[in-house]
This record gives sequence, C-alpha cells and structure tokens, in this order.
Amino acid sequence: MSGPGAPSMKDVAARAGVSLGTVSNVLNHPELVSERTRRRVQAAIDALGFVRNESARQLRGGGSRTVAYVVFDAANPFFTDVAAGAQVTADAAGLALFLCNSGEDRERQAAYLDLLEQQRVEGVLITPVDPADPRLAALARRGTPVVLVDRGAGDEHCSVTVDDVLGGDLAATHLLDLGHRRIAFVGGPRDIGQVADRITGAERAIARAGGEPLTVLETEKLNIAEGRRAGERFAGLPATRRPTAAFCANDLLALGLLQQMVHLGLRVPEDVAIVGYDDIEFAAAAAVPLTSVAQPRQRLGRTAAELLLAEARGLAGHTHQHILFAPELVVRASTGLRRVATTVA
Amino acid sequence: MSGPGAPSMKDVAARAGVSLGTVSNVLNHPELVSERTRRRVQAAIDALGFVRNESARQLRGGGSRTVAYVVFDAANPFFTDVAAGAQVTADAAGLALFLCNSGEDRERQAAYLDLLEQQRVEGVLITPVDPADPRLAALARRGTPVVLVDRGAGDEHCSVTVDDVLGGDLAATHLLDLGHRRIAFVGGPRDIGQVADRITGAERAIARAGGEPLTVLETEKLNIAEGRRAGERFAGLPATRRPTAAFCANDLLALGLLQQMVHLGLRVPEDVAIVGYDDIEFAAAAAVPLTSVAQPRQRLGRTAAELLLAEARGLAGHTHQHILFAPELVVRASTGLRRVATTVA
DNA sequence: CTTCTCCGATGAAACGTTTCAAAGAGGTGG
DNA sequence: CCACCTCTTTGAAACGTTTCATCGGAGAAG
Repeated sequence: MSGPGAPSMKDVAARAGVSLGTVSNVLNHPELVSERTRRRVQAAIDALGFVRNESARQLRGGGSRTVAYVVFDAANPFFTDVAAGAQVTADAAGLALFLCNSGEDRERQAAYLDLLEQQRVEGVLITPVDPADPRLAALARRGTPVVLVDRGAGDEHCSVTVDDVLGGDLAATHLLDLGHRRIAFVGGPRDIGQVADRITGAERAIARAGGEPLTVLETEKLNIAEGRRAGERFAGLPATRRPTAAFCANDLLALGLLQQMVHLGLRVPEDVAIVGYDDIEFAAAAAVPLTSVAQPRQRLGRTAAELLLAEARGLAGHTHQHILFAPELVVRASTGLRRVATTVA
Repeated sequence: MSGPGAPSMKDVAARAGVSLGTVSNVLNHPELVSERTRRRVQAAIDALGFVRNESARQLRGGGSRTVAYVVFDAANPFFTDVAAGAQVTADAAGLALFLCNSGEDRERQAAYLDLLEQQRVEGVLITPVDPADPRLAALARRGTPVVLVDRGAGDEHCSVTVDDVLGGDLAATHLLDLGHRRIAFVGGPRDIGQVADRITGAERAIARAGGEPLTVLETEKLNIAEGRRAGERFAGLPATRRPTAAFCANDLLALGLLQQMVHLGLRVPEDVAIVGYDDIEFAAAAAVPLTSVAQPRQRLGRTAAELLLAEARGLAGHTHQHILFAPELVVRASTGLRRVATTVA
C-alpha cells in the first residue's frame, strides 16, 4: 500500500468523518483537538495503516530532518567510528543519519551529492575523494551546509581535521629515534590529501634528523589487499636498499603489509618495523600489535556534526570554522625497541 | 539557496521566457524540445543554479530511486562487506543505497524504519535486531518490500541467509576432531538468532561426538571489547573446569578474546584454541591467524538486493523466496594441530 | 435576550513537480 | 485558398501535506 494505493490523510479524514485539516492537527498539534475527535482519527489511522508521506510534508515546508555522511571507504573501521560519533550528535538533535559509501569513486560521490541535494538534506558531512572538487563548493554556495571531515577546506565550508603533517612527523620521528635511517612510506594515491600530508610530515622529520630520503611505495587504494601487495614489492627490494622500517598511510595497509611480511618470513619488528595510522581497534589485535598514529575518531564525527547543525541553524550569520585536532602516537610491538645504530648499512 | 529561497522551475521558466511545462520537458523529455529552446532553458538553469526538488518530483508520482540497508553494527566489517555487495546490485539498477546503523538498538532501528517508510524508499534490506518484530511484517504488508539479510524469515518477506546451525556444527566438529572435549561458546545476547543457531549447531556436533556440554559465556554485544571481557571471565574459570577451546559468535569477539588471552599469558592454540565466525579480512591478519567460519558476504548482499528489486518490480505477482547459503570453515593457526587426547582432563 | 469569548473544526491555498489534452505555428498537398 | 499534418509549446490538473484565516456553537457576562 505504501506503493500506488497507499491511504492518504484524505482517506483517514473520510473514515473518521472529519476534515483534512483536523487529521493534520491530530498529527502535528494534538493539543488543539478534542479528546473524542483525536481518538476517532487515531482509530482511522490505525485501521487504514496510514503512513505520512514525507515528500508531501517536506514539500509543504518542513525540513528533511536528515543528514548524510559520505565516506571514502565504509569498509575502513576508521570511518564507521567517525560515523558513530556523528550519529551521537545527530540523534540528540533528532536527525537521522544516512551513511553513503563513495568507495573512493568520484562518480559515485558525485551521484550521492546530487541526490542528497535534490532531497534537500539538512546537511552533508563528507570525507571527499577530492576536497577541491568544485561540486562541493557549489553545493555549499547553493545553501546546503557541508562540513569536511578529516580533510582541510577553503573558505567554502567548515572542516574538522587532524594534523596529518604532524602525524607523519610523529611516526617518522619515532622510527628515527629507534635508529632507523632508511624508511619506506606505503600509501597512495599521492593526490589524496591525507596521504600527501603524512608524507610531508615524515619527510620533515627525516630532514630534521638527517635520514635517507623516504622510499615511497605508492598504492592504488588504502586497503588490506593493497598492503599485502606493497609487502611483496617491499620484500622484493634488493637487501642493500631495503628500508628497515615502513610507515603506512593507514592501518589497513599496515595490517596487510604485516601479514605479508610474516608470510614471507620477514620478522616484525626485527627485520622491518611498521607504523600504521588511525589506530583502529584491530591495530591492537594484530599479529604483531601495531604501533599507530591515533586520531580522535568519535570526537571527529561528533564535532563535525555539531558544526553542521550550527551552520544549518545559524542560517545567515555563520562563519566557517576549521577545527584541528592533534594526533597521538601509540607505541606497540610492531616497532619494538631501539635498534643498534650499526645495523644500519 | 537550497534552503528557503531555492529557485524553482517556475523561476527557470520565467528567466528563459518559456512555460513551466517546457522546462519540465527539457529535464525529462529533451527530445520533445527544439534545440534552440533547450539551450535557452539550460542556460537559465545554470545561471540560477536550479536543483530539482526531489520531494515534489516524488510526490507527483516518481519513485524514490532509493534503497536502504539497515545494519546491526556498521563497525563490523562483515556488514560493510555485505553492503558493498548490495551496492553493486543497486548501482546497476540505478538506485542509491543508504546505510543505516541501528547499532543493535531496537529503538533506533524502529526510528529508521519509520522514516524510510515515510520517505517511500523502494525497499529495505535489513539485518534486524529482532526478525520477529511485528513492525517488519507490518512494513511489508503495507507495501514496502523488505528483504531480511543473514536472518531467517516467516512468509512476510524474502530472505537471504547462511546456515548458522551448520556453521556452528562445522566449528565445533573441527574442534572435536582436534581432540577438544570441553568447549566454550562466546557470544550473545542469546536471543539474537545468529547466536542461538550457532549454539544449536555446536551442541548438535557435541552431542554427536559425545563431548561435555557447551560452556556458554554470554556477552551483551558482539564486539571486540566484549570479547576482551569474555577473555577475562574465561581465564578466571578454575583450571579444572576451563575449556580448552572457544567458539566465538563472530570474529570481533574472537579477536578480543584472542587479544586478552595473549595479554593474560595464555597461549593460542596450545592453551586455548579459538574459532571465529564470518572470516572478515582482519581474521587472517590477527595476532594468531584466526580459524573462522566463512560466509559469502558480498554474495549475500548482492543476492539480497536482487531479491529486493525483483519484489519491488514484480509488484503483484511475487512469491517470497528464502535463499540459503552454506558456510565454510577456514582453518588457520588459532586452532593449531590435533591435541593429544590425554591432555583432556 | 443580546453580545462577547473561547474552543474546536473547517476549507482553501500553497509547496514544486510531472503529465496530458489542447492550442499554435508552419508547411504540404489538393 | 482551404484542409490537414507535424512539430513545439502551453496551461491546468494532480500528487499529499501543512497552515491559516474563518466559521459555528456553547457558555459566560452584561
């Protein structure tokens, strides 16, 4: 019935012997309706299985009471944790949160954004494939609040990010402190902001400490399978040039890399130290518990949703904010103890 | 502008100097419109930043071109993998897929279902907290196609499931074959169907092989943290009664349990063998690679979405189908080699 | 008995689309 | 010059709500 023949308020009104307006009042302003009438109408609603048509309601002027979070990779627990944070805020505000998975695909992201705009959602949280996509700015300009999550922004929207350059620095500094001089970076594509920034941070630390230039093993995506592939390439490097440590753009890559190292008989951390990024829950449960750069995931989501609400409600007077959190290094077994300096070629 | 003052087709028509109907035709039946007019209208659309109002469109009669998957726990990679499968089918059909996370919370699930029905989505995929929830049957009866994923169903909807009793049997049989006689089950709450079925399967195997009755360590949720807690309880059991193996209701629990075992100095698989369920990607990357009962996750999602489409399109003539897949045991290090029979008390 | 108030219920307008019958324009053939 | 087509464009109706000005009736106050 929710299909073609779904009962409408008109049907309810007819059955209850009242006018359309009264049915509406029962639904939206029950205090204006007499007890007797309200019961009759309610009975009709139940009998017919009436379900309010949200399209009509929204058309007439109600908001959509809906928010969406467009993520980069729903299979990455980092994003579902961020989403859980956003959910808390949305719940409290009485908004429903829809998760949309762009899967690192620009087209799909574009399709989602178009649809969300057409549906007039209250706002969009997004960890974009490409934050410079003009579509995002256009969306915001036309009046849909957009908050970038985990990615910086221009003046077009608010953003909530974690300092990725600092994160890269922390990771590399840690490895350098342990005595590593030849370090690999695993991650890609390089034009993804997070990846670029983490490389920048790592290079900064290396420059400061005087290590060898970063060996970048670029990947096509940021998942476990790519980590395994990178592991093969890593192991294939001539022993004289092979780095003694790997800094991965996220924990999925690190876990894949780790798995492949074990598989190929390289010991972690003795032969290769590994640092991941995000500190997802699985990092601690890994074959060798993973040293990782932790981000305040839930907090990220919560804060982003708060900014979104502020913008959606602030209507006119609203200035975009950029909130920056600091990452923290969590040291575990995958980087082990200090290396003896002489083991470095 | 997408807010209050968003330009409508009327504005576009005025600016282009044509009628409303013509603008609509440009959008929906461009072949009916002369080249010259079409260009003028398109120019007006671009100039005004017009975005079609989906509510009005849908109200007038178009469908919503939207499908939702309500999951039990978005943080569990099992569900995001299922979702990825559903996404494939949805994409091919030109439908957008929204992910809704009920987080094992009945109220939130109910809120999502209400909203989705009001929005007149084309259909709902759901892994319900409680498949017997009358709300689900009501939803289907009122005309919104509902397909249960990973959970059985009455005659009210289609379903796509994996044989959980068989899965439990496979897991327990494996452990029994290895010589274990005292086996623990970790998982809960017990009124969740998957949990109950997996217990049933395990008990069936034990009865057949003549092991001791299953020791059930019931958990409140099915996540890593609960697995760790269960690990403490497990380790706290008097050595004489402590099981030599644990079968976990899912991989998250198994990973948490494993982590806690390692933490408390119990060796896996020597002191405790562990079997997980779902075979998520992280299972293979665990501290001790996890033996697990694999389910065809992507396939599950793809098939479910196909059934949903079939029902949504089949309109009248549609009979509900129940598709059952078989799980497969994947053996890894966490269960190790055959035990010497005499080590059992 | 009349006038005022107050409460509850009413009906029409409006939201932004899509569709469809009908009108207009321009050309062709008789 | 008229009748007839074809190709475009038009205008109105309809979708299901919410809102708001209005109306009727029942008491209360005068």
